[in-house]
Amino acid sequence: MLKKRNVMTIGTLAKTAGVGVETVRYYQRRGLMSEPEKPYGGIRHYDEQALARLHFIRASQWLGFSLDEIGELLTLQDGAHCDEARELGEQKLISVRRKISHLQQIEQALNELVQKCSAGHGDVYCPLMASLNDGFEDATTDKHKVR
Amino acid sequence: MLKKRNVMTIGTLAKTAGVGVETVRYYQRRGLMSEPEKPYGGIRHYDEQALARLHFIRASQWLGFSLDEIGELLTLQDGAHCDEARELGEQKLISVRRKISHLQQIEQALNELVQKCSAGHGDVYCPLMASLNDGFEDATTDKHKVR
DNA sequence: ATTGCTTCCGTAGTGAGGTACGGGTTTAAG
DNA sequence: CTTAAACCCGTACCTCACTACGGAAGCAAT
Repeated sequence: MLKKRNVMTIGTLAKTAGVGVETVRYYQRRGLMSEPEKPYGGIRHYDEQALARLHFIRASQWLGFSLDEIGELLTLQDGAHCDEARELGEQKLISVRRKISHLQQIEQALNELVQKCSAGHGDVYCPLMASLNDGFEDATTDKHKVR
Repeated sequence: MLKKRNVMTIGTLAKTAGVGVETVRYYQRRGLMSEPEKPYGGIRHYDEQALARLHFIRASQWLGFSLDEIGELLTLQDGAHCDEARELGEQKLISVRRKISHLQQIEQALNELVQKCSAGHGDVYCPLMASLNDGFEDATTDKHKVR
């Protein structure tokens, strides 16, 4: 695994960043990473800039950004587009908070149902099943798409 | 729209339950709903049992169950399989709680970054971008798959 | 020189939960 | 009787982020 001055093959790069080779190639196709020109008949080499780019992508993904959004973020990298970046961050924060409160509603409802099932009952019926059969009129009355 | 004694066509059924016709047919293909035999040369009719089934599915989906899991739940509908149902509910509750705490970590990290950006800075650099460029060493050090 | 692991490249498949299409019947209304 | 809407059916397509496949060619070690 020769690694002269941080010059890597795609395999080494991928392993170092903890992603698959195919994933790197996929990011290239998506335009998230540039493909280095190949040196006369063969194998491309990557430096730590490429590695940093991968870290950027994974970090952004961890925060919930989609690959399209990450592409947008990347255009803001050079220069002082802090306002735009912050705006994207705020949007994402809003959507994360929405997801959290949605899940908290579910958590509450599910917890109630499970509790009711755990409390001894006549074994003739199941409170959880009964609620589901009733279309779950409970707790949350909002009709909205599941997806 | 003749509706003699709650007998519906697939279109009426779908509209009543708030789903698409194609969705009903998809659930049939998935085995979540039975297809009523068609009366000599044509159009099937559905009763409120079918409607209840759709409500069951949507309610379960709202609670975070996948269609496969819903299939499993449906096998527990008849009889006193309350223990199994509760078990599934508990598993789902655990996964919902995991998702919540994951999102809360994200919420916190994102909030910090956005705050830092909002606090006036020299405009020479963007704290949010800087963090992403560093691969976001911050807040959460756990390396795990994003998907 | 041969084995055996990478790399290169394009294309196709995965999973979840649907949605859309196209071509053929039926049925309800006018 | 004709037309428009609704139904039947199979198959293909969608999103998202990958993952796999297959064949050719390179490169490192034995």
